[in-house]
Amino acid sequence: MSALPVSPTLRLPTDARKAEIVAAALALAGERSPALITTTELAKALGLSQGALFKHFPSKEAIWLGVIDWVAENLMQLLAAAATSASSPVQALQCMFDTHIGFVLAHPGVPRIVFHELQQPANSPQKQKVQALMQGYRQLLVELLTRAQAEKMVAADIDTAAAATQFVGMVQGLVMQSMLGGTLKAIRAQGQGVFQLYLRGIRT
Amino acid sequence: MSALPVSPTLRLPTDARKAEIVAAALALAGERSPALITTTELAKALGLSQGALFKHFPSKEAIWLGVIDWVAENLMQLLAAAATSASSPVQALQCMFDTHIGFVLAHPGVPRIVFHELQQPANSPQKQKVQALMQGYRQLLVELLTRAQAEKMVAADIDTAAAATQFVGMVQGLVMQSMLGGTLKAIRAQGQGVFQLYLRGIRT
DNA sequence: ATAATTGGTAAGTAACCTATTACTTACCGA
DNA sequence: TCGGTAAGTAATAGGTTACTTACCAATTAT
Repeated sequence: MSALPVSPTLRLPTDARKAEIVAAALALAGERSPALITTTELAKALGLSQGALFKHFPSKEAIWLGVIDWVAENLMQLLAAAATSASSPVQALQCMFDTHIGFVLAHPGVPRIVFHELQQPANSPQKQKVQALMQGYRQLLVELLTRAQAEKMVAADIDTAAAATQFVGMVQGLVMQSMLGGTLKAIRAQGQGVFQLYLRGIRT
Repeated sequence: MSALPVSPTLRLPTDARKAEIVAAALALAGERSPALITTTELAKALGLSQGALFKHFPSKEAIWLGVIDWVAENLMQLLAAAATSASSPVQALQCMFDTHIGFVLAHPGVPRIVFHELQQPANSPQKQKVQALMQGYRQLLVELLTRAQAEKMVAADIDTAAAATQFVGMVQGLVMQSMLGGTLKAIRAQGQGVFQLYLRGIRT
């Protein structure tokens, strides 16, 4: 008698499988460092053979590029929505802050991947994609800050570029300090106090 | 005829050699990611054979632990000096800020190592050492902020813990955004504007 | 129906990396 | 002076990893 295949490993069209692989990689990055995630582990998480990954991606690096693409698209869309949803520019800033933190909590692999890609040499495609994401982010912020200045809710003598840098840095710093503690959960509680300080710094 | 040894590889007592190895590892981390630095590369940078490293350290991990020790000791000493050198607590904060940024510029491997160790699982010895460093840092900040409140230079209703978190996050965010750009050099120019915003946020 | 293509497996393979081993040579104290 | 130890080398064991190849089954197109 032959052993029945417990799970017959259903075939998927490459687009669907690619999305699955990207999602699994992002999920694994929530636990281990991306540098230590092997193609074997990734395949096992998907219930596939290791070689099957290379039917859909030409290299391991290409998988991580796919993950960055996914993150950039989804995060930017959420951020753009947050920026336009609120009634006042200052409320919109608060909304972007909450959205960013919510995204990181929902996908704890994201900071690990960013830390990992940050190590890459100067103009690797990975780094360029993260750079582009950051530029879009900053632009949203500068627009909101400028509008807030026009509406006299933010002091006119504030350097909007510096204020954007501090905004992004605030989130990044919160994430780093939470990761040091072991869990990202602490970020929500800390976040509110820090954001209030930020507002104090820019308000009229 | 026998080939003369070009550099006869002078012997060093283990303490001196350990210091050399740690310094070389830190220097290499200024260019590549620590995760990709092999014992062979490290040994070559020192003009030693790969196996010689293990006469002084029991494992590769122990070398990175040594690097973290070096960073923690030297940075904390500089920060503590900065905290006490200035005449007013607010000036002391500025001094700590400049010191931290100066340290990172002098040792560009430091952020790479921190990013790398941050990826480690919860209670690895590496992470604990970075945690201890961060705790000492925060304590210095909270003391300064509390003194500044007593001297009415910082608003009494400020949450000093949040202000300390934002201070550290500010530096970490600046470093991340500079590393994204490829060089850390940009950090000096950006730093001033961001620190002024920080002061606005906490001042009376 | 049947041929072509696509997504899957299993078993390599070449490259590499940490750590050890067996051995050598410099240095230092009795 | 000389013996023991500390610091070095070269070679290699042992293990892991990304990627390839040969083959097969399922889907799709003609």
